[in-house]
Amino acid sequence: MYIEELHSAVGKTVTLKGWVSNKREGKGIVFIVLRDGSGYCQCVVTEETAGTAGLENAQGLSLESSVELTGLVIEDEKQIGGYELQVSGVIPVGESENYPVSKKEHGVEFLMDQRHLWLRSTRQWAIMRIRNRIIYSIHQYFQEQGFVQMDAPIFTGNACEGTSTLFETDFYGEPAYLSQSGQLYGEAMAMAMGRIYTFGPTFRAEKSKTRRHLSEFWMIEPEMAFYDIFQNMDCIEGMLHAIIKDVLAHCAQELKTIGRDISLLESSLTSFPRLTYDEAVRIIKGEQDVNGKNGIGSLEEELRRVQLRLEEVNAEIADRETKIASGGMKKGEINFFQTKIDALKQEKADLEEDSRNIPQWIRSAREFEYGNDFGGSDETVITRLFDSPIMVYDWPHAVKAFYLKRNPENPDFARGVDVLAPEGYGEIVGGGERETNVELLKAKITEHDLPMEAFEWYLDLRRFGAVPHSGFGLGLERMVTWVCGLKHVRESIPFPRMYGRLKP
RNA sequence: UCCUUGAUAGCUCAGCUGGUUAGAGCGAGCGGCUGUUAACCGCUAGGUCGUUGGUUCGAGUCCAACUCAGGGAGCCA
Repeated sequence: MYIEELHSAVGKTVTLKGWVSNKREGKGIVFIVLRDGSGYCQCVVTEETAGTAGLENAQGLSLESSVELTGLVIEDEKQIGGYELQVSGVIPVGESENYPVSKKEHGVEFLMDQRHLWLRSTRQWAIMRIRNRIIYSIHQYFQEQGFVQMDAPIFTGNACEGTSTLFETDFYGEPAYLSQSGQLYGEAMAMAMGRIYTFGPTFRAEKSKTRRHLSEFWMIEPEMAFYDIFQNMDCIEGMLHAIIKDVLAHCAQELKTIGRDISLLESSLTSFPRLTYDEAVRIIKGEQDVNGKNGIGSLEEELRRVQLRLEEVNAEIADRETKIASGGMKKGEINFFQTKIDALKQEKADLEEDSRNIPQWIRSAREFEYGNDFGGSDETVITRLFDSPIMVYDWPHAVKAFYLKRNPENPDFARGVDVLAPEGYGEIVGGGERETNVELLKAKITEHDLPMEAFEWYLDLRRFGAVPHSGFGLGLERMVTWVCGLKHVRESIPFPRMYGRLKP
């Protein structure tokens, strides 16, 4: 029996198999919070119901040891999950001595070193379940519409965009690169199957140390024959709506566990504002307001809010420290105060980080030069003004990839589209309509200084029955990060690979 | 690559302008108490202050270099 099935077993005696996620002990009574992967359940062991041997076995259980518990299921609204097990039998399975991940706060580095164990904690459990739901939802969305899933190669001989740094490997004595995108192969397959999507790992050797970069991440790259950029945007919006709806419908408990404010997801179920690059630039530079809000103005407001809060936090820390130092407190009270102080110090560190970064962002938004690509701070400025993702399209063709189609009415612009998530999360999707003209493509390949012979097969797609087609790439981890409201992508994937992090 | 912040007990942190034997909470071990929700109370153990060099009568504290880590820029999903 799994914990998530307990609703059908009230009043019955069942056996749960899992791990001790928490334990509290009293005289003649032991409370075990058992987790089995499907959920959490408090199990109560007393001498009366479990006998002397059962109670002793329960007392001997340590944090994260494994156990089989048999008992009567009762309903109890106060408990996590809503049920409780009154245990009659305790069979210890595997010991666990000095489990390193405690219930107290830990630092990032320590938790990352313990990632194999950290995954067992409640918050990580919830995030991984939401990630799973998002993956399922993506497959369902495309499969139901008749898209064919395809696998693009991981070893590639050519750089797709040529700009990002690649991981080089030795392929039987020849240099090969780990794929940074399956798109070009996706285009070939779309000419065979009509509409396809890839779902696989991609690799970028960027030495980025920011909250939104990984060296290895999973990307979903649909490619559709006979779709223009506007149909492409419809497809992106449909997919994102499907994901959000599914997560809201199936992951209520998980969202609650991680404390996600779902109103920000619900507001994303409307159609996304579609802005041209020109409009977006005006908003970033503060020349155009959105619903009465100014991009730079709201950031300045945020900075003031941060500084105000910083003063409050400093005052509260000082106040609590003075109270502890003045004596006369019970140990429990000091403990409580100390915990509060620890939390406040963490908040203080974050606020100080913000107060260093925000002025930089304001300056960079003010000094934004028309014609450039958006940076992380520009995305922050603009997305804070909307309560749903936004789509920015028609980019200056000079700053975008070689394969993007030019706007037929204004060749200075390329038919690319970026989807920026709200709350400062930034780019989660990049895509566009593809160039179909062989000569324009060749010119771009030369201009980007890419090896022409490596792209001959790709040019064949234009020589033999070229059709208008479009596609996009969704970064799975960035999607998970936004949906869960995480501070960093590293929590969105089981074992993150990033600059400086290869283990465990 | 650049800017910025940091490294003190198993974990999270304090240690002011250099000064005798480096502190707290959690965790661990032992004892007590309790249908408990990060329970509580008492006791015990636990440290080459990231590394190397320098300044000084004296360095956890000041200086330099290096290593590692957090955040940001660039680049990107």
